[in-house]
Amino acid sequence: MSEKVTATNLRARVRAEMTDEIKAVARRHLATDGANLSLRAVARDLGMASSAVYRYFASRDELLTALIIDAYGAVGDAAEQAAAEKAKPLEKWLAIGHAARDWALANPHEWALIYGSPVPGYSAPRDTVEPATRVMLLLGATLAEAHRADEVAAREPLTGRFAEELATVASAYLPDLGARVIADTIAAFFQICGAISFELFGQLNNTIEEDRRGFFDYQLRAAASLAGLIA
Amino acid sequence: MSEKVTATNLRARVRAEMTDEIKAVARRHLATDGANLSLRAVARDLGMASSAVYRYFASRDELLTALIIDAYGAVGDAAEQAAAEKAKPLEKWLAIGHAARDWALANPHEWALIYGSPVPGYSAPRDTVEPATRVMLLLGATLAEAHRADEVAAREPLTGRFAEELATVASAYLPDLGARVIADTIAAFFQICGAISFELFGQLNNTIEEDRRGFFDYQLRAAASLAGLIA
DNA sequence: AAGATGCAAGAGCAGTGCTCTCGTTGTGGC
DNA sequence: GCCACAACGAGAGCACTGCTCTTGCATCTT
Repeated sequence: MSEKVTATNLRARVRAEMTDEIKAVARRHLATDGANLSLRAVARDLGMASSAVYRYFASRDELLTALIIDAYGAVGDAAEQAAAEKAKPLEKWLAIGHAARDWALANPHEWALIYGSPVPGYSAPRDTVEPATRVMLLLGATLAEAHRADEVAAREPLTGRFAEELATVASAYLPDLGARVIADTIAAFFQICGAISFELFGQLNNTIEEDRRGFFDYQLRAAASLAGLIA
Repeated sequence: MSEKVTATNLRARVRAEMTDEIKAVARRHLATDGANLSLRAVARDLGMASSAVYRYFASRDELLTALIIDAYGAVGDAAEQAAAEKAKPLEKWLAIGHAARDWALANPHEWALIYGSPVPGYSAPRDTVEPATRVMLLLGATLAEAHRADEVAAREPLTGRFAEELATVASAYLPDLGARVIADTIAAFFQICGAISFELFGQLNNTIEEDRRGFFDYQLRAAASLAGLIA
């Protein structure tokens, strides 16, 4: 209670700093060792005993979870800022995609952490599901914006059981728009992230070496036209 | 030399059997522990010393590589057989996609092993690049087949530096067809595998629960129409 | 001032990948 | 048939891991 009013609140501050420092070093290790970074190694880098780290993170998985959440936030921020700089829906769409790809190329291991195969022990705590959807929500928002501005090509309605499931989701989030927006958003998100991951994981080696950005742009526009965004 | 003619050749045979048995147990462990399976644990399951396993696989990574190659072979076989049962290009296309998804759902950890983020130590030895491309080649073959049968919608030609890079690849593999087939094949492969991975890794939770197959089919047809395959 | 609480360090446990050595056993050449 | 050789299995051992527990110290609360 009264802690909050305490002038210094030193303990809480140094704790926050320490936490950040651990995460920073862990992120550095992530870049070299990938997801199997060693908690003891980051403790060594920090000049502290490995047991001391457990005062800040209950387990190695919890440390990774913190890094995952931060990573989701970073891509989300990058994409959000890129979208904010554009006016037209298609421009936003392209900006979001390229921002995500640029971030992934700059932070490949962090991308692998969040969009690669889940860690074997696995958990995906509740804290991660909300930040995980930010990029997809951005895509959905621009698509919805285009719909409201009548900048979307006419399409035949969805059919099938999955369309009904999506309709219930749509009625909760976008009551004025239909299941199609949801379907196209998800599909486009899958396609875009898939394209980034495969490029990052080397599936493009010996095929496209120079203009990978151009090829990604091609796929991005394909996803856009698939979603009905007029070029 | 004369080994081959030897009647028994016992040693070579038990070696092959032992190798298969190790892989089988390792595959079982893969299903529970994921990519960080313990070599010692599989050795225990086999009732042998962990050091003995090193007579068959030089390292844990080499064991994983063997499993990866087998997994690529298994998806490739499934997709190939599914395609062979169909006549029309679009039917083959859909069959390949669903076969890959079905296999992934049946063997999630193996799918994660081959199409998830690469293991941190990473290597991707040369042995893996050829089997890795089988499914993509199947898609490309059906698309090429459709092109030759004039069952493909007209498209405006590709532009950009990446198109030139793809053109040189095309001239080596498909001299009668252009860069577009390659581009669409790769893009579709990325999209399909991305859709499978994201569904597998739980990104569809709380959105589509029942008719995921239907949603995948939707995406599969979207990829087909993107590639110009007439419905 | 005294007690409660947060924190760092060290020892220790069980487990890991991998190496080395040492007997044993199947194999091909003589 | 014998013998040298290579393949093989087992065990000990090294350096490392995640994690727990105990002990002493600094800090904050009352």
